[in-house]
Amino acid sequence: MGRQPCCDKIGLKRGPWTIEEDHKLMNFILNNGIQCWRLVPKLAGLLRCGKSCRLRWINYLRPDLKRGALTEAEEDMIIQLHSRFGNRWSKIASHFPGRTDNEIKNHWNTRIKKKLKLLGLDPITHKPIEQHENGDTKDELGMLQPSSSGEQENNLDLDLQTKTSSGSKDHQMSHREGTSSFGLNESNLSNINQMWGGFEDGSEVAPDANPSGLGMDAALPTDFLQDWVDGPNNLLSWDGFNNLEEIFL
DNA sequence: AAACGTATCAACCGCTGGGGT
DNA sequence: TACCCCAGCGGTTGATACGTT
Repeated sequence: MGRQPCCDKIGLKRGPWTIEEDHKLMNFILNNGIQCWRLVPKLAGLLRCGKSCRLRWINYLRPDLKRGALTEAEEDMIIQLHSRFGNRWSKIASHFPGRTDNEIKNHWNTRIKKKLKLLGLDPITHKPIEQHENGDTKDELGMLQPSSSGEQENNLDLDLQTKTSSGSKDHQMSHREGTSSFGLNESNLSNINQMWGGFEDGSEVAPDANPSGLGMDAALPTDFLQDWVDGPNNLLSWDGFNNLEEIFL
C-alpha cells in the first residue's frame, strides 16, 4: 500500500511566499505554536501544504535565524564538520545556532566546494585531489564515513560551541521597539520583542537586502514586519529562542 | 543598453525513520 | 507484524541577481 501524498496539491499555492503569507504563518505560529504541520496551513488560512509552511518557518521565519553571510570562521568550521559528518547538513547546522541546514548546504555547494578545489582539495574526501584520484571512490556520493567515536564528537561539539559563542556575543543588541498590528497577542509580542533584541548594526551586511526574494513592491503590513523582513542582519541569541519555547508550551 | 553566462538561494521533491494503532 | 502518518532530511530545481562581453 502506497503512502498518501503529504497534500493533494490541488488548489495549493507553490513558489515564493508573499509578505501576506509570511504574516499569516508567523502570526499563527507565534499565537498557537506548532502541533501538527499539516493543520497549520488550514488553521492559518494559507493555501500551502504543511511541508511548505514548515520549510518556510524553519528556513526564513524563525525569529532566531541569524541573517547575513557566513563568516570565514564559520566556513572553516563547516569544512571541519563536513570532513567528519559528510553531507549530513542538519547535523552540521546544529553546530551553528541561527543557521539552517539549507543555508549551510547552499553555501557548501556554491562556495566552499570551489574554495576547496582551488586549494587542490577534494570537497568530498578533503584530501589532496591527486591522492584521492588514485584512491578508492566510495565517497563519491558524499557519504563520507564519519568517525563513530561519540567521545570525539562531543569534544568537537564543545570546541565549536566555544568558537561560535565568542563570535556572536560581541553583537549584543539594543531592545527593539516593535509593535504589532497584525494580531499578535500582547504577551507573546512582548516576549518576542524581548528576545528579539533588535538588529545588528550593519557591520556585516548581507549581500541580499531582500532575502525573501519577494517583489519589492509588495505592500508591507507593518513596520514591525517590514523591519524584520528587510533587516539583513537580525540576530537572536538562543537564550531568546528558549524563551519562545516557553511561550509555545 | 542588450544579450548572455554564472552564481546564489528559496523552495520543492522524494525518501527515510520513528511513533502510533 | 503490518500499516499509516508525520516530521525531518538531503538532493535538486528554478527564479532572480549579478557580472561580463
